[in-house]
Amino acid sequence: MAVTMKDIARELGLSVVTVSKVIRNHTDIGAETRQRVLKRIKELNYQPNMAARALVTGRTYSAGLIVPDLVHPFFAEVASGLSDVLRRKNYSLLISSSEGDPDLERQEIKRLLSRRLDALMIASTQWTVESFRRIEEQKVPYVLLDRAFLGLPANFVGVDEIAVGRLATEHLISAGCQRIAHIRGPAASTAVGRLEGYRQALAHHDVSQFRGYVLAGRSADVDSWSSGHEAMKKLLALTPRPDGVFCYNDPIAIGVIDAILEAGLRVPGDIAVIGCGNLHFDKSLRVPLSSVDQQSRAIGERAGKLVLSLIEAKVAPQPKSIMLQPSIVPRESTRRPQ
Amino acid sequence: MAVTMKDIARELGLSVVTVSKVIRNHTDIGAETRQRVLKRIKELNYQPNMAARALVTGRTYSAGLIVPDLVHPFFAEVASGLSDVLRRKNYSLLISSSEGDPDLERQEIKRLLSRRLDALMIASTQWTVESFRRIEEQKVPYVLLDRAFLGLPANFVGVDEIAVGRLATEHLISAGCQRIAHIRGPAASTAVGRLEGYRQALAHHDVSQFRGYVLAGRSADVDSWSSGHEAMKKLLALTPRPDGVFCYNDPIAIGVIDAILEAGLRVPGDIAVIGCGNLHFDKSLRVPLSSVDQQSRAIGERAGKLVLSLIEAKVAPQPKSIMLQPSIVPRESTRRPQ
DNA sequence: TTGAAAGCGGTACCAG
DNA sequence: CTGGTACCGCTTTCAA
Repeated sequence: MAVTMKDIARELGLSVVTVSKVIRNHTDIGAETRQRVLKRIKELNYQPNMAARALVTGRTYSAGLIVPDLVHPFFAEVASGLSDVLRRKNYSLLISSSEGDPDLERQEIKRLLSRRLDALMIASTQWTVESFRRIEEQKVPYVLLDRAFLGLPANFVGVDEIAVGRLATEHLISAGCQRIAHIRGPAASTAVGRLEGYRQALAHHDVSQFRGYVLAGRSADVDSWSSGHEAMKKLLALTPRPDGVFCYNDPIAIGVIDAILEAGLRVPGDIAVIGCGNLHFDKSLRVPLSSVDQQSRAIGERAGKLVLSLIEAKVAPQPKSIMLQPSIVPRESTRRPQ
Repeated sequence: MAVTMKDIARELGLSVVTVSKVIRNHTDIGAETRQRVLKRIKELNYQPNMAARALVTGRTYSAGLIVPDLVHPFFAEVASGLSDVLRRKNYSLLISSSEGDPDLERQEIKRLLSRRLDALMIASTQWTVESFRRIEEQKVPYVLLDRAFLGLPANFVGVDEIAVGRLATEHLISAGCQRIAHIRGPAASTAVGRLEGYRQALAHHDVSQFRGYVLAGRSADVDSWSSGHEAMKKLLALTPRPDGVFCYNDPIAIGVIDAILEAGLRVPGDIAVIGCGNLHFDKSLRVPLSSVDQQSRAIGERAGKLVLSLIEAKVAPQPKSIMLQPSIVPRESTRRPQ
């Protein structure tokens, strides 16, 4: 159907090999022949068949990305940064969503592996490392994004989650909060790290910890708003009531703020709130939301560069862990009189 | 490197053909042989090489999506709906971003074509239809998303843009607005349609049109906020001042609202604002934002189904245009005393 | 029910 | 400089 090298070779009275060499810029081709071939290629708008090339070279020039949720701005930005870096090196990106479902994720890994991608990047929702072993068996380089696994020496790019928790909590402390609650995320390394940072900060600054002050958001990637909303209603029923809340992410924080306002209390007057993610619209919310910036785009970019280097490397290098440093973006929701 | 059919065949003393047939569930295989093969496949965790299969069948079981901006929630949701539909049929999705740049978009189309994808979906930022001619030459089915081209009889899935403009404007009219401005988007069919709907509604309801009341947002996909913010400052300088603004999208509307509030005016008290896109956080904004819902996810799903049917069809069917109907989601930003 | 041969569209290697 | 030959991993066709 489409034009092939064979067509061009025949028309020009050359061999396929010669055409192939012109395409790949081999030096051992006569100047005139090269021009003739190039000319015909333009005219016919010939495009080499990547599937065929991949079959013999073993390289597909494409990479895979699996995320729990494409609509989540964090992952969208990671994907965007990644796509940007890969495009420049002529790589294509296959993206698939696991919908936060470990089984689906395993399926997607299988699917992508059977496409013989040059590399895989996964923001995993798994509990076990079994899937990753399988990837290793196939000798496909892979990079874990955002969520790390203890005891799995794999390439990783993400933000320093303990620092996230610490920064957020210290920010609340320095805003004068004394009773700081935390609505944590699901049992992934991100949530664990942020919780740990929260605890460290409280301990380090001698801030009391109250019973019931750490709640689990029902779900983190989907429907976070109602998760935060519900959790905050529980927190409001506690005695003493918190005067600061550190939320696992911004959508949760929005739900939290809405719950506080519905209860007739003020943000930050009665309760200060900080989220995580620094979403674009944070500054335009009912109460502009203080947040921890996770460098989403940078994560994608670094992951892209790492993956490219892994593909180039002939032998698998020592797994590398890239931790980006988060930063606080203070806004109205934590602006309290000192 | 990876396990191949040949390996399995050799180990089992069978031919590659037999193994291949088992994998594709051919009926003409002995029950016992089938079991043996299946067993070994599981044990070795064999995955067929899709590139090789594609080379002979001509079908890659993958589709491409090109959008101007992955981070834009509209496109993220389209991608998500699409990905969902395609996954169920064992298709993979290659996503690439054109960054709103027509040249980059053309490049991406070339790149994806050379991967021999089974279908392409494009939310285009082009001015000309040249690229699409090229796709047609290669006989790859394609679907235009969101943005249509006059005089290009291509498959299309999007929302009825004239209805979007009409609904939004009529909503402002019924909220009591008399001087309605419009901040339009870039020169794509979406913006043209919404503007047309806006004009139709004003004319139909005998609402006056003022000079300078239609402004172009500087850019629509990137940095919309500041675009809306700037445009609104210009509108505020006009006499008479608008009492209602219909914005091309929600981020613009957020910038608009911020500009109004900064000027010491109230929303909706002095000026009502409606956006377009119905983003998740609209209800949690400083002023909860009324918006037109574009059915982003449904667009992705319908496009996915359409594309699957195009792939199945042996002969290219008559191009089909699927127009989804938008709906108003009223919130605080247009709640005015009648 | 099974398999030998041919070929999909390229690339690698080596001879001329 | 140019090209014949083999082969990448799989499917298709057809004969045994």
